[in-house]
Amino acid sequence: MEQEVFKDMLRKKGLKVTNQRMLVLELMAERPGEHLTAEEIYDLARQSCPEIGLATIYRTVQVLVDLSVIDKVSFDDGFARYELGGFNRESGHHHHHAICSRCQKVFSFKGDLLDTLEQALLDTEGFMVTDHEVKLHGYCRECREKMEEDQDGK
Amino acid sequence: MEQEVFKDMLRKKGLKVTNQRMLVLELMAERPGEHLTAEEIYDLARQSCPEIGLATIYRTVQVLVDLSVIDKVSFDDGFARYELGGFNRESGHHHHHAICSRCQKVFSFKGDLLDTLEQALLDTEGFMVTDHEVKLHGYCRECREKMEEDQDGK
DNA sequence: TTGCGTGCAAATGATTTGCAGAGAT
DNA sequence: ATCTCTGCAAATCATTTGCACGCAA
Repeated sequence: MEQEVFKDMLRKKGLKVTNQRMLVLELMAERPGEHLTAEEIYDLARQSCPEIGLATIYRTVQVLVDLSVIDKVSFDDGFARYELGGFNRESGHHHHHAICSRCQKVFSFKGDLLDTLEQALLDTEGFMVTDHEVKLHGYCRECREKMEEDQDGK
Repeated sequence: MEQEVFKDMLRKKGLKVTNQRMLVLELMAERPGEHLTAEEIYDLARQSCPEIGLATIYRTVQVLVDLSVIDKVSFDDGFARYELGGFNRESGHHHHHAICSRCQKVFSFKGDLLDTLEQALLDTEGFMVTDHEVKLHGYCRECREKMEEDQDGK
């Protein structure tokens, strides 16, 4: 059970197992692939724990990030966002995001296609890559279809 | 002369050519490859124009970004940063950044190695990429050497 | 018990905005 | 003359922090 693993991670770091921490973990675990803001997590958390404070959410996601349970990502809309396990144990890298410029929807996908680039960087510059972060901007299928319709409509 | 091109770009958009706008352009043009915060640009600008306001800097960089003269980038340290022409007219893409986790220095380089990835995304998901943003995290040569020394020292 | 964790409210700090005067066309 | 731009100060707003109490160990 995931919960026990998490409890051990907390204890191993000398941190306490609290209802709030378990609740936020649960919320995130129920929503793989989603990119939630602190405020969104706060709203979800209040449904089962109305007295929880926003500051606790901020402090808890920081703990979860430190434990590598969730990742902090930004799509430059003014909010930090958090997502479950973007980190792939096999590749040792985080997955990528494609953001639609029209509907702002985010598509996640894995990709080890930077390996050659990273090897070249080590060879030529001596820079050793430990992690990467890729954001693609463009238009998703749905929006491209809508944009064509708008074009035809004229 | 670059200056005239810029003036035409402003006029074409119905914007006015002001000393402040020319000054900020000049500062950025003198520093290719640097990633300046608004505050840093402000400090540089005040050297030749002490009465300039920080708000003007923010408004001016926005204009420059809109004209694609500079790019806004973030290295997640709490500041937006601006750099001259990260956009490559040939590839139609922005260049990439490698950030050292130890000294925070930023290394820029071009790379069209995402082309296959982007083609695959279009084929499988229907997502058409218009631009990409790649941030690599790791350790630069200098820091790696220092880290080895520290290791040896023990 | 002994602190760490929490909730609340206040503080922070980068960025934005309202407004009246200055400057560009 | 007209209307945008600028400088200043105040506002904004996500995130952080101080503090007293509550709860995990």
